[in-house]
Amino acid sequence: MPPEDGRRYIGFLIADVARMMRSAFDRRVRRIGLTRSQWLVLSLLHRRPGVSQSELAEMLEVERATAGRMIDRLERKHWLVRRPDREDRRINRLYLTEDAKGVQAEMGRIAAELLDDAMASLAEGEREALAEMMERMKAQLQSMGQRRAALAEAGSQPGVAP
Amino acid sequence: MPPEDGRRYIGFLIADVARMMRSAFDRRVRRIGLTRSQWLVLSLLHRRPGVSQSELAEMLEVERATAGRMIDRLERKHWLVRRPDREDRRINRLYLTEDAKGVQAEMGRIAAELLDDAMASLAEGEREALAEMMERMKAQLQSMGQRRAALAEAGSQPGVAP
DNA sequence: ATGCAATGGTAACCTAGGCAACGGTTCGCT
DNA sequence: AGCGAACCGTTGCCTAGGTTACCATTGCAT
Repeated sequence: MPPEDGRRYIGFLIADVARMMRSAFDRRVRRIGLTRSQWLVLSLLHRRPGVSQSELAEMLEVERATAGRMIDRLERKHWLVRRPDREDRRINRLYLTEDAKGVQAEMGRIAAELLDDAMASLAEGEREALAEMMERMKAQLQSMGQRRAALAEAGSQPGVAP
Repeated sequence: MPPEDGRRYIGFLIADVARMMRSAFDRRVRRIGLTRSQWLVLSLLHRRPGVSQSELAEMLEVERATAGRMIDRLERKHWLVRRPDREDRRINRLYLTEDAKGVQAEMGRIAAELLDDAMASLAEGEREALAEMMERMKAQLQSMGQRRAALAEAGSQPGVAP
């Protein structure tokens, strides 16, 4: 195998594993009436209650308009509420309802079970090593993204004209 | 960190890394006029020329209808051709055009470069260990999927009714 | 204080994917 | 031979996300 293909091979593997975990999870949570974007929102809001719509959009990597519509749907289902910020009237802050907290707990159980199954063939030490390597890759990818953003910023700076 | 959260944490890590790689790749290939579903098709067809539309749909995990429309668009761009199978007139077999092969080669270069960057902080031995662990996880996930499919099959068998 | 750019959220339009139904073709069974 | 099941690809309908333009609100600079 030529070295270039070796690197691409790892790329495919990571993508495949992530995709398979995601679709297995999708299938399992569908039984409790959740779609992918919905459980993403619920999971995020559980970790960060009170985020604004824009913050949520950014963290989920979707457009603000898209996030707004996702929130509409979840609010209609009474799984979250919009509450106006006290100091800035432009901002809606988002909170899970009690209903959603139950659903969220069930999701957590399903996720843990799925990961246990998926990592059944990894020893404890291997899991730690895997997590540690993935952390390094994530940090690296983050720094790449930031560098790119910084360059874009700088690139638009010198030109003074609109 | 409670053990259940530890497992979920790895899940998030894998998902994050895969997502970040995917979006970084999206951003880079967009310059050569490719969207995600398009480069997925091109990449697949490069490895497996002559697949049928249904096979492609299954490998990409989309519906046959969706695959058909993706193929329509790529055919209009002259990046692939449908050719009827000689023995089975239901089947269209798919082949990349010369145009597409150039694009595919450029894609490969971009992918290898991106992975090099993303794995910059991993030693050679670590990369191999990572690949090997991901292979085991993928195999495990595959067997889980198959078992599920087999059970569904068996479950629908006993019933004789329509 | 007062323009004025930046920010938060929304509405309108377009594209893309899932789902269900359909016509055409092949295969298996009798 | 022929009849029904299974399979391949397409079409129409619905939902969801991206893009753009817009309004309201805020913060800043003068």
